[in-house]
Amino acid sequence: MPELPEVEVFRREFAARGLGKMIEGVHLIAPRSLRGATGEALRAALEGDRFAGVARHGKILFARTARGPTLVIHFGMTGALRFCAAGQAAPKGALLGLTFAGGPLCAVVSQRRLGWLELTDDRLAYLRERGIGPDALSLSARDFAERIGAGRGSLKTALMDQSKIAGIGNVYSDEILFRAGLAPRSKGRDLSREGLEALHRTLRAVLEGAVGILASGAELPPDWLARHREAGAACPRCGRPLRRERIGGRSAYSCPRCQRGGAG
DNA sequence: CATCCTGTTGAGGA
DNA sequence: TTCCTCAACAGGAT
Repeated sequence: MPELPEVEVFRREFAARGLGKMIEGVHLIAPRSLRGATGEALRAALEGDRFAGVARHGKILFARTARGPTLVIHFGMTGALRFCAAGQAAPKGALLGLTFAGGPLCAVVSQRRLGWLELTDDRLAYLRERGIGPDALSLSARDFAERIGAGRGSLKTALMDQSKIAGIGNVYSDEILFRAGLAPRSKGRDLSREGLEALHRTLRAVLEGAVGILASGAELPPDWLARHREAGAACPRCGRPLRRERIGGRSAYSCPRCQRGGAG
């Protein structure tokens, strides 16, 4: 379930366990998941080098080698980063397995193979070329208001638009709007300046809170909407039935009673 | 057997 | 221009 908080946890684990060690083996298990490069090029870019840094932008992970090339990882809907003991077989659904000298096996897993891998020499150029917006946690309140405040479409869709803000998906967009008390179909341009500032604060609180919780190894608490995304579930705040509706082709969960803001 | 799904992309239309 | 829906991508859960 990788949105910004999950990918940030992957980044931290990669930073702790994947940096500075010689990359001994590069096993491209799902060749079709590598875009714009051949398996040989991937091996040439990584093997024998070491990772010198790892960055996250939105839901994308960038692992930079000391020599320069950067491995770009998109996790798709069900992807994850897994570190296994050396010598262990790559987990089921692995796209790529990396073995480090004297260290663990790092596997990029995407069970439904909706994740993918790329190589780039320039992370910022990569983001620019693809039109990815600023990361949700490095966005100023002013920038947030400019990008969201004029929107004529639903707030939920706007929050999930990676060209506006990078990192938020279906689950956390619902969570942010729930915490903000805004209906998912309400529109950015119907919010006041204060409303936009409050929504931005809520966005930060939800994402930073989730990172802290997930990084500690815990799951999101039961008073989060994310724990109740299923038919017949009750609102964790007021106990009334949650609403499920289709917005932008995705299932949106909300509480009709607690989320009456935004004229939605 | 049918339906649903946390992401992304492109087509087509209002 | 902007925004919407749909289909496709693949495989597993229900």
